[in-house]
Order: sequence, then structure tokens, then C-alpha cells
Amino acid sequence: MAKQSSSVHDLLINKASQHGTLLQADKAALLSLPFVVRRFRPGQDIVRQGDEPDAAIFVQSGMIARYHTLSSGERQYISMHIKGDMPDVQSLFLKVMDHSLCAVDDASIALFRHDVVRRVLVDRPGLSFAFWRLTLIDAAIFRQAITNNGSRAPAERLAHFCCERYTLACEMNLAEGNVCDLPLTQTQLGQALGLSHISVNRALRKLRRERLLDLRSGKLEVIDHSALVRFADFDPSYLHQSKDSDLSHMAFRKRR
Amino acid sequence: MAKQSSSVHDLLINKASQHGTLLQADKAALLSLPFVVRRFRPGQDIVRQGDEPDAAIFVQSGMIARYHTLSSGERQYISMHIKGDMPDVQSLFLKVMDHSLCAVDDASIALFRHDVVRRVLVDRPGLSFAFWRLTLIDAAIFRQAITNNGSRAPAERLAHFCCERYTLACEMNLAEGNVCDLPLTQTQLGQALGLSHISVNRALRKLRRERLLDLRSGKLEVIDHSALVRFADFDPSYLHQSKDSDLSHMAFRKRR
DNA sequence: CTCCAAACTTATCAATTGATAAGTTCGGTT
DNA sequence: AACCGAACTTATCAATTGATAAGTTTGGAG
Repeated sequence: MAKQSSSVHDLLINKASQHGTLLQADKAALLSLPFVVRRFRPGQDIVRQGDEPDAAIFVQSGMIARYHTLSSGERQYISMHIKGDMPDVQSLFLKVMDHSLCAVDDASIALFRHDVVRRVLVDRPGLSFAFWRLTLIDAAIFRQAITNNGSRAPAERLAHFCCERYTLACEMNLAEGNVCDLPLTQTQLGQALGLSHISVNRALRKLRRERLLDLRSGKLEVIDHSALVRFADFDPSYLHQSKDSDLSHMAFRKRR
Repeated sequence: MAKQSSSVHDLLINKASQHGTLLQADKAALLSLPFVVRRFRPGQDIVRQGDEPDAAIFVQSGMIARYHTLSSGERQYISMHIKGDMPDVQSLFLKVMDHSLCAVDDASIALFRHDVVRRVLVDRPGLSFAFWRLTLIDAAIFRQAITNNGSRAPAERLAHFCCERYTLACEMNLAEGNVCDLPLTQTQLGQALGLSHISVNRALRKLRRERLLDLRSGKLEVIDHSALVRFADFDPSYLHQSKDSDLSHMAFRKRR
């Protein structure tokens, strides 16, 4: 339990540090944030569209998904989140959830109370900016999904999605060699990419045939990375990983 | 010029006030922000993918669009912005633009230097939270676009897009009765909705035939609002307009 | 080890969407 | 008022995608 706790705080501090220049006091403030851990089973909802949650969600392990439910009952997946992500900062300043979050596989989630987080952020602009930046990167990923789903043919679209997931898994050291978890069924991939599961299967067949990647049993294997990137027209700059973030010159220290 | 200036500051203060509880000092800080105004012609780029802009863009009049350019040269529009929007806060903490912004019709833009804006935000958490909230609403609109383009048939998709644009125009008092500006060609609508311009034309024909809306010469006329909303499955809650934002209870005042 | 349900694969066929192309309307310019 | 180019409209036809359905594989549970 103590180990688990420290792991969450460490992950949080690492994540924030990658997106801003934290002062010692910023780190201390993060360490002071209380949280509770909950586990979720595959498919289980964490928060639902229409809810007014009072806690922000931090992924400790597993994969969770953001999705919309249409009035027809149809589901559209919006984004996927893995260890170290805090997808729910998106709703830190929005009262009513406009989407749901669910576990994709077995997931362990830390919950941070919104009001406590906000109180800390009021006094710590460096932290605010770091978390703000994280939400802006999420938004960049949403934008890319619009383009991917709107402008690319099925195989290219699936390939682009896989490039993104693999890149993000690598960033969190969750890839083993050229393999990472991607525990989505072909039906779910279709609901993420705006394709029927049949089209997903066709696209996947093509990507296997051309020896670009394989995806089965929830594991993504990148067979030929550079060919895959070329095929998918994948340019990772929208993920803003590289310390493009070099905002260290910014005046984050409060004056007076 | 003085009039123009005050109009920009007023718009900015109004916008921020709708998304947070501003102290007098917050408003004063906004008033102190210098800016320059520039005009753009239809189709002209304001910032480009790959740029490292040093100023944030505030729309004073006209419509501007966010878009991606694929390596094929194909264009995907991501979002549209009108008077009072500040689309470029999305890049306030991201060094390299992952998308471009262009004028759709004649547009007047106010430019606020990033470093000045950031400096003000360091000391004014209330302002930070208000602008942060604006970027989160943008993100909610991106999410909705993913779902709209991924899950709805062409006519429903176009109808949903029109509902959104009309609702946002009304919010800024830019609608006259049931008509508002929507200066996009059918080709551009296609590039926004992931459809060919032929499909846009077919969808539009259907919406006219069923007397839901009309769209011609850059003007959107909502003929039967409630039937349109029903047809499009449009639920405006994702726009987070209603003081769902009732965050006035939040402690925005710095302590100590 | 066997069974079962879910996920995946594959084929066939229908429906939708996109490409091409030609004609028309519309707005702005001269 | 006539012209011009861009945008829009419409038709035809090809290509893609989706629905249905049936068989296969896979991973757990008992």
C-alpha cells in the first residue's frame, strides 16, 4: 500500500515534470495530494456521460477509454489512456461529463478530489501550466483523430492509430521491444476509427500481409516501423513529446 | 482605433467572465494586455503547421478555421471560430503548431503576445482557470467532431455541424432570427466532415427537402429548429454554455 | 481435457459513397 | 449590362464499405 501510494505520486510528479519546470514546492504540493485507488474490470464504467464527478482519474495500470454514447445506443470511442495519463483533467473545470470513461482491460485507477486539486493549483501556477499543457496535448490528439478518421483510408487509419498507441506506450516504457499492449477488440477498434469491424479486419489483414504490423490477442507488434510510419503518414510531432516543451525560460515563479 | 481596442478588451473580459469568476484585478490585468490588430482575406493563413508563433489569436470579427494538411496536400478542417474565440490558446504551452489557422472570410484578428499572456496568468489563477476552461470546451468540441464524423450518416452529420454553428452564433448574438453566417463552400464542409463535396450536396438537398434548414451563399437558415435538433441528435450540453460553469464556489483567491 | 462463448475470419451481396463530367447558378468585375 | 470564374447541382457509373451469415480460432471455466 505504501509502495502503491508512492508509485502514484512518483508517476504524477514525473508526468508533470515532463510538461513544465516544477519547483520543489510544486513537487511537495503534489506529494501532499491524497487519493484513493480503485480497480476496474474490463468494460466497467468509471464515470458516465451526465455525471458530475468530484474526482479526477489517474491511470496507474491498464488501459481506459473515453467514449460517447449516441441516443441510438451506438458507441464512439474518443481516446485511449494508459499508465500515467490523467484523462479526467478534461473535466476539472466542467461540471457535467459530456462523455464516459471505462476500463478496457483490468485497470487500476487513483482518484484525486477535484476541489483539492484545484486548491493546490490556485497557489502553484507552475503546476497549473504543466497540467494545462497535458490537457492541450490531449486536445492535439483529439484533433489528430478527427483528421485520421476523416481523411485516411481504413488501412492507413488503423496504421496511424497503431503508430500513435505504440509511440505513447514507448514513452511510458510499456513496450517490450517492438510489442506493446493494445487490448481492443476489432469491434472496439471500429468504434474508435469510424469503421465496421469487417473493415477493421480487412485493414488488419492488409497490414499483416504487407508485414507492417500484427495485432492479435491484445498485443500490437510493430514489424517494420519505418515502413509503417511512412504508410500511415504518421508524424509524431502532434504528441509534443520532445522537449519542444522547452518552456523552462518561462517565468513561472510568482512575482512580488 | 480606441473604440476598436476597447471592443477587443471588452470581448475578452466578457468571454473570460462567462467561464470563471473574475476579480477586479483579473479584469484590470486583461485590460492591461497590449495587442495588435491584423486583417486577413478569405483563405489567407494566420499561422501554419510547424510555426512557432509568439502570439495568441483573438477573433474580433469574421470566421477562421483550424486545419491539418496531410502529406498528400489534402486538407482536413478541424474547427471553426468566430468573434470572441481565442483558438490559439491551444498553443499557449506548445511550442510548435501541429495545425494551421486560416481566415474563412474577411477576418479581423487581435494578437496577444504569448509571453505577456503567460506572465499575467502566473499571478492570476482566476484568469488561468477561465482560459483553461475555454481550452477544455474547445477539446469537448473536438471530441464531438470525432463522434459526429465517425458515427453519423452524411445528412445527420451536416445537420449536427449546423446545429453547433448556429448555437455558437446565437451565444455571441451573431444570429439574426433563425439565420447566421456560415461562409463555407460545400467543398470546405466536406473537408470538415470527412465527406466528398458531392455527398455534402446530397445531404444538403435532403435537409432542404425535409425543410429542416437551408444553407446557401454563406448563410445558414434554421427552418425547423426542434425537428433539426431531433434529426441531428444534437445535445448542446457538450458546449458547456449554461452556467454549468457554476464554479463561483471555488476558491480562486490566492491564500496567504 | 473438454466445452463454451467471444472474438476473429472470410465470403457473398447490397447499399452507400466517391469520381467524373457536364450543365447551371451566382457574385463580383469590368 | 455583359462577362467570367467559382461554386453549386445533377446524373451516371465505379469503387468502397457495410450487413449478413457461417465457419474457425482462441482463451477461460469447469
